[in-house]
Amino acid sequence: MSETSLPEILRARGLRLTAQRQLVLEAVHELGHATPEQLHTAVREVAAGVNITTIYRTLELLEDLGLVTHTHLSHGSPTYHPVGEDQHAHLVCRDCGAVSEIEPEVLAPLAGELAKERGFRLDIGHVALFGTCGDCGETK
Amino acid sequence: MSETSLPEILRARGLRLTAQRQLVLEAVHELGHATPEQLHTAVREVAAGVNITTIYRTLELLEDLGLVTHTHLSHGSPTYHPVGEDQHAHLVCRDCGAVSEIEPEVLAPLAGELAKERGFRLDIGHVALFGTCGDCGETK
DNA sequence: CTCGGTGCAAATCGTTTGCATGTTG
DNA sequence: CAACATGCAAACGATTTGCACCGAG
Repeated sequence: MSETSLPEILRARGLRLTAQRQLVLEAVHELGHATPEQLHTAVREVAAGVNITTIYRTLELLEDLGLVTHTHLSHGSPTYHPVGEDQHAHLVCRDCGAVSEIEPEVLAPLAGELAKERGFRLDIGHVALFGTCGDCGETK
Repeated sequence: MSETSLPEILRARGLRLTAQRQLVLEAVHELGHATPEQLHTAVREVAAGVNITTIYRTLELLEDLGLVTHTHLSHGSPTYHPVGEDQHAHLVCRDCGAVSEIEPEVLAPLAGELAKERGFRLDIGHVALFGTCGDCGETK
């Protein structure tokens, strides 16, 4: 369902289908949001010899092909997730680090206003909002 | 006006006032949003010997004191800016990299909804929204 | 058979840490 | 004078690059 046929997309560009590319794409689908390192670990469980370098290069390729995207959730490494499926934005708690998702509808009015007033097309899938989550907020 | 008296805040905590701390704080005010590296360059123009390590340590301190904050605008290094003054969020164009500011009012309704539905207190000053700016959007 | 893809090692970039010396209060 | 701050060098984690070998088409 979510498979937009990697082999075909690759062939269309004269690129080659390799086990690594399939495995990385699968891992991105399985893990939801994952850092390159996490993807590396996941892929290794199936194919032990895969190098982290290949993960990076493949992610760049897949992003270029429009199959995955990445978001920066606060600090550290970016996280990758599949394109197309459930568009969603992220809510990141600065205290406990928890990440939750919010539905795109919540951002729709904001996106509309930015488009109208600024001509800015908001990329909802990449939105990360920082703040304090309910749990951490109560304590204080 | 924006000077909330660094010397006093430091003294209140038993910390010391040094030339470096004053210079870094001034640089943050001057540059608006700036990366540690940019701040280092700016400070160096006045005091050549200041080490990048000191920039990092000082930024951490100033942030702890509530005088500055940082935001992650897409990739790479965080950018620091003064606290207190104009609270603002950022709009980052993924194509040309341009960063513009938006007034907090635009985010107020969203912040309100998140607070009500999730108990999530949005930190407006840290918001970075990614998308395509007007100029880049036209072309496509 | 050819060219793109991969693995490996080394280079790079941003940031952090340990330690000896310098400076503020 | 004592505690704190700084500079310097080395350690680090994440990502990138160069190059020789391997495998898909």
